Amino acid sequence: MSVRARMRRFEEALRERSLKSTSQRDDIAQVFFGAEGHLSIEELYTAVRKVNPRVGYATVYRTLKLLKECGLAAERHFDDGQARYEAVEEEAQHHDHIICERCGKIVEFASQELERLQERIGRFLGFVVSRHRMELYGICAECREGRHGHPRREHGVHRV
Amino acid sequence: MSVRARMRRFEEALRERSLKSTSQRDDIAQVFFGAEGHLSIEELYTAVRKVNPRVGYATVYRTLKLLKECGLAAERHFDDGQARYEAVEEEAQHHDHIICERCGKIVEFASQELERLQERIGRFLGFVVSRHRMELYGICAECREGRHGHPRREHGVHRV
DNA sequence: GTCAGTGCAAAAGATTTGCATGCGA
DNA sequence: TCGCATGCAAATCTTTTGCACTGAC
Repeated sequence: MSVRARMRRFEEALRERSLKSTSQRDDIAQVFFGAEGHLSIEELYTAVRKVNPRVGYATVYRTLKLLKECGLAAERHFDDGQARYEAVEEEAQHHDHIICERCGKIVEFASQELERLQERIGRFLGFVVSRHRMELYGICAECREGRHGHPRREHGVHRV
Repeated sequence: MSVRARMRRFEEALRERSLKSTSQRDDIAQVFFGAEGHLSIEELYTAVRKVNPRVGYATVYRTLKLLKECGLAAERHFDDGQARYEAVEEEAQHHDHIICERCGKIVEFASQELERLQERIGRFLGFVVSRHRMELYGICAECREGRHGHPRREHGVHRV
């Protein structure tokens, strides 16, 4: 989905909720959708300030919470203590993450086999599973070959 | 491993590091090992104060950090914002968690199949995986049957 | 014009740290 | 005795909130 399409959906969501469209909300959403990746609040705040210095920290928090409620952003908690956000794709496909411990690259993947296995494990333990979270940590190929320092952004979900 | 055996290993670890054995460290470790489960700092602090009111919050943090460094405690970050700690078993076996979203019960499980699959996924994406984290969230059998409110502590790792 | 939205600063919650004092080795 | 360990409070860090002011509708 393009940035423009996401912006349209955002404006639409605002109208549905009778919320106002403001320059801050627009700028934050624009930068968020354009960034593609897993941004922390701080990173997003810094990026937004370059476009529009009249934006406060609190508004970034409030707008991300709003995007989350609209289903346009997903909140992730990795092991580094602060929340990160990613734009949600149209098909809203579930996926998991693998994270390079050297360069910080985050790659998304989806595994049908994993989904099935998780379902099976839950059932075995008497649970009805509603969601899960899975993260793999390791070293990526680039870093092992000494090419780290330039974390290549790998977009999209890899089906494995 | 018994509480007593864990305490012995703790005292041993202190000696190895030339650290002092104090009543606070002993009391905190004793309560921690005796509690069995996934304790937050707050829960541990409250429990320790009942035994020894001369213990400060900071010491609980410092002692848990120490236990972690000694390999006797593991830190977990679930989705509730604060860290939880669990005592590490002798065999130091890796396991994952399934959490009931209604009663908060946390059940540990280990799956060879899951380990293999994670290894395979990592390799496919060009990573050498060093660790992973996996949590399932859902509703447990007791809660579905309306028997919630008394989260039964299920100890030990379930092999699935 | 009205009231939701914003910026700022202060509050809140989790965790860490500085420092004077206490106590184990 | 000597210096690590502790308690306390203050400092950090991330996130939320109160409040007066601004601006979208």
